[in-house]
Amino acid sequence: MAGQNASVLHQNVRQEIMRRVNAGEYAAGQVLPSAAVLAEEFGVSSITVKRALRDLQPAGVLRSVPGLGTFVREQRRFIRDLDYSLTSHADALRLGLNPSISLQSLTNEKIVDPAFDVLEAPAGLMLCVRKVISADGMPVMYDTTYLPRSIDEAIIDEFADKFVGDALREHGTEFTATKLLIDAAPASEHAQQTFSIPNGYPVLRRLYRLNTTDKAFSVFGVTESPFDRLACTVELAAR
Amino acid sequence: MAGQNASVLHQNVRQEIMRRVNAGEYAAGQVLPSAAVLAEEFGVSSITVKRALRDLQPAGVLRSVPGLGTFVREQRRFIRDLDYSLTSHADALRLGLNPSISLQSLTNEKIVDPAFDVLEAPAGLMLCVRKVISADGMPVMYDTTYLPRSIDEAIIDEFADKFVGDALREHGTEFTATKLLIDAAPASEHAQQTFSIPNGYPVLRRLYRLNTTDKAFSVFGVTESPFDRLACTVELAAR
DNA sequence: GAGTGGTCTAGACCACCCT
DNA sequence: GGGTGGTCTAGACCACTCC
Repeated sequence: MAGQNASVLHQNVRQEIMRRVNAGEYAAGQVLPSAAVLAEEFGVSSITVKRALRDLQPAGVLRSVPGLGTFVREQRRFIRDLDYSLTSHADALRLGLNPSISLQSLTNEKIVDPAFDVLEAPAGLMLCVRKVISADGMPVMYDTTYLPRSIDEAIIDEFADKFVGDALREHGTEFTATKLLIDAAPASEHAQQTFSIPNGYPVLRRLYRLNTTDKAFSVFGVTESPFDRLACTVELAAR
Repeated sequence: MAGQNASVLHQNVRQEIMRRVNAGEYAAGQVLPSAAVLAEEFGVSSITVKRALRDLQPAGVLRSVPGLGTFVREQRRFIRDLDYSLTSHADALRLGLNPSISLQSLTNEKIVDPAFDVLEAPAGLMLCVRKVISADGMPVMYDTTYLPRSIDEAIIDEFADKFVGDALREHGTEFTATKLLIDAAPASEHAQQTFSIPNGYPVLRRLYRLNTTDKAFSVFGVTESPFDRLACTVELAAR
């Protein structure tokens, strides 16, 4: 059709596709018509259609696989209570998550994200443990834990298949308090690879500081979860 | 230069620009060289540069203004404690926010977002109040409140410049408990317009259910905040 | 007018997948 | 081979801002 008013063809296409997804005309898990077909239908170039399809990927609506097609994402989200610190296997079980852990790397790094300032994270090198936590076989959280480098080697070996909290607890460390900072953010590169999500995909972050009876010993970390994989609930009593 | 291995020119450009921003070579608030200049420097087309610059906008790094240029975003984020329900002026003051409210619309709508299912929101038509809450003159939260339609007209008039909680409290409504669902999400269209953020921009959401002494009377709502404007902290005692 | 970013397009090439 | 999405490019046009 002719008569577009402004230079927003890709927006029109995007909104129409969005409408069809919401209306169920393109059902969850189904493949969309190809960009060429849609271009024909909308009377725009295929490039403009691709632009619209691409913009719907960071929104969690679509997912394109080169050579296969563009699909409507199936949403399945876990809800967990904020009270569970999620640093122990028991916590995870209690939520019915059937958790599994996959160790990604063990490195020495500084904490660079300024978001940690609120938690008063130290500036020096720390032991950095990166892992993926899955629930029912589906990756749900990407966890980066920072620990003092004074940690015993024997404990470090256990990080491969245990929650950091569990490993430390079994070696006599008592946790006294947890401080959390919850925010949203675009996915880090690690998270992008782990969850196969595009640049800019919103993730729910949970930066934590675990204090212990030893005031010089605190554990820091951050978990990232794609926004369509995890949400938190909290109950507050009346003031 | 020749010899690119893969079709990821725009990624290379994006990462290099990202590096320069992080390194302070492009300082916060400053304008970047024009796309044409950058294209010359990187040896790619200006379109590819524009693509890279565009992809850094949903990441909160850059901000382009047509006719003016592309700027490095200045980050300034408010941190608030989750315990404050933020439905009252007093709460906001306690955080030092110097809050102001701008009523956007009063409509009758159904709650359609499935994320409200967890809060067991009703299916019927409700009174929908949309407003923007600013802190120190900067918009921080976009709030959508859903109330039973049985509400007194006199109270509704007060929504224009008061927090919903305050208006109800002054008319004798006692709140008993709050249930929250916290998640991340791409910005809604309302939020996009309010905060001048692009499609897909990550926002921190806080869906709430306020119960009252009258079991049939509950207030529902959701606040959206751009990820670089607001974060929440929580303190948890040891288990 | 000159410069800016934003958009749309056609054309070309690539990597991938399935048959 | 023929389909898919992804990328890069040149060229053109637009709206906007500043001088």
